[in-house]
Amino acid sequence: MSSSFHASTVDWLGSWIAAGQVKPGQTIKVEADLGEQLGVSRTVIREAIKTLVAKGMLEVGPKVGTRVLPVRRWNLFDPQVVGWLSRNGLPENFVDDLLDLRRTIEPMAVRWACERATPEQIEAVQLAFNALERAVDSGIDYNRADQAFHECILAASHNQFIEQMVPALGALLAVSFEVSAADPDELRRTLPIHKDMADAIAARDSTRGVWACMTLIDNADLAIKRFYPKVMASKKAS
Amino acid sequence: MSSSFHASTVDWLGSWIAAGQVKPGQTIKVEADLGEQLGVSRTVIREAIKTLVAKGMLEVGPKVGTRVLPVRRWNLFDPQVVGWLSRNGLPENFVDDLLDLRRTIEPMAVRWACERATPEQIEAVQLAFNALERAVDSGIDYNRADQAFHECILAASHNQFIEQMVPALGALLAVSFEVSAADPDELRRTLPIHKDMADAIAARDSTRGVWACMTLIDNADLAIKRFYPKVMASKKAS
DNA sequence: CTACGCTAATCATCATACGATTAACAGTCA
DNA sequence: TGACTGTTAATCGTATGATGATTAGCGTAG
Repeated sequence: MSSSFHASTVDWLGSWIAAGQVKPGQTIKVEADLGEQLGVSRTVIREAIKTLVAKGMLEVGPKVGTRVLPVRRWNLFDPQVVGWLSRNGLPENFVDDLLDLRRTIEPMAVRWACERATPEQIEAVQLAFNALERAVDSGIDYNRADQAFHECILAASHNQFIEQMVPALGALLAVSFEVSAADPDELRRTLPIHKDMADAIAARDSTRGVWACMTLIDNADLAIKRFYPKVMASKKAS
Repeated sequence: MSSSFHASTVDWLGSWIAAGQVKPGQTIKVEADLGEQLGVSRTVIREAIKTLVAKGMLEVGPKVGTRVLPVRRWNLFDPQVVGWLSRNGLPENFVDDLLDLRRTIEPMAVRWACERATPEQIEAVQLAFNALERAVDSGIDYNRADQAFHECILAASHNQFIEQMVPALGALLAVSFEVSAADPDELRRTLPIHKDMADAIAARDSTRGVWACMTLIDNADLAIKRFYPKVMASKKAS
């Protein structure tokens, strides 16, 4: 229900900017006008702007107004920022960079998970896999279950920086689900590979774990590279 | 000069929290009291708090007050957050995680830099190396020059997520400078390896580049693992 | 053409008031 | 007793209006 005026204003402004309604370098409306437009006081607007400044999306100054910063300056690991970006379909170069990042990070995370996972975390990975297995038919739940599965593996790596990447990598998984949703058998086909990864962690077999991880990434890469431009194009049309 | 009340309040609060003056889970003073203590209005305090909430360090709620979140929730790639943390000496597990991250990220970044660097970026790397060479004797400039050198390599990798890691990896370089400053010959000794890395990028020789990078990391790792506990201990004493 | 100072636009800060939410407590009823 | 429910007070949330501070942009003088 009722999130605060502050929260909704931040959200509105954030996705408005992420959607590219104002280009980097341009300034948004003055505080008073914005407040009037959204039906909230200048106080709320100012606090919302402070929030977005803290996330690197805006920059303010007297006389100059409130300016949108280039995407390079945004905190791309911030969950909200990632959320706003993916809401409108990730920009293509964003997806490419994420693919590279995932290729670098995730196999290493699996290796560390094999070495360092606690018994509870191994159990959690197994449970997450079971959920994934159940979700494979029910369509919409699959994406959530897939993200949860990968998230608990990243958590098992015991590296706080890896954990910070969860939202960003999650956005990539969402894309990868979106593009392979056209072909539901794909999900069933990758299920054994997921299981392999989970079992490898339980067995602390990092070689097998890394192999499974890289196989999954290869699959996703291929699917995304083949279909993503099409998805983007169809989104533009709607 | 005079930065704004907002900026100084954010900075004061941020480093106060990062220094562990209030533990995660505890609440800070109520807005009105904090304002009185710092000699600013409640408006300024509230906007500062909003900034820290946006960075994941705080959580607020009516009646419950303003609570410090566990470090795991902080935006560890945020330049300010990293700054506040390193101001008080990075926690040991933080350094360990950064070492792992660097081992994973930087060699790959060098590889990409070899493949993708523009002529301007290759030039920039060379210039940064020259600056490093000049700074090796002048002590205090060395750290800055070293960070600039590594930063422009990371930038040459053409991956926006890698670029977001610059502040965090920079903090590690600062630590690594701190511990090897006891032994100034070390700096001169690693200079040729830096040069090797720069030249490899110019020659687009990723094998040699990655090798140089890993050698540098090995050196830094060793120095940090040997000396960091001592540095921490001596800081505590002061 | 340059340098300097003016002006107006915009944000920064403050003080105050009242509304909204909710944790904690107290009281009620089975 | 123990669980439920209503009350209350602490704290944040929002609004308003006034005044101060900063500076981009322009106009003017040298």
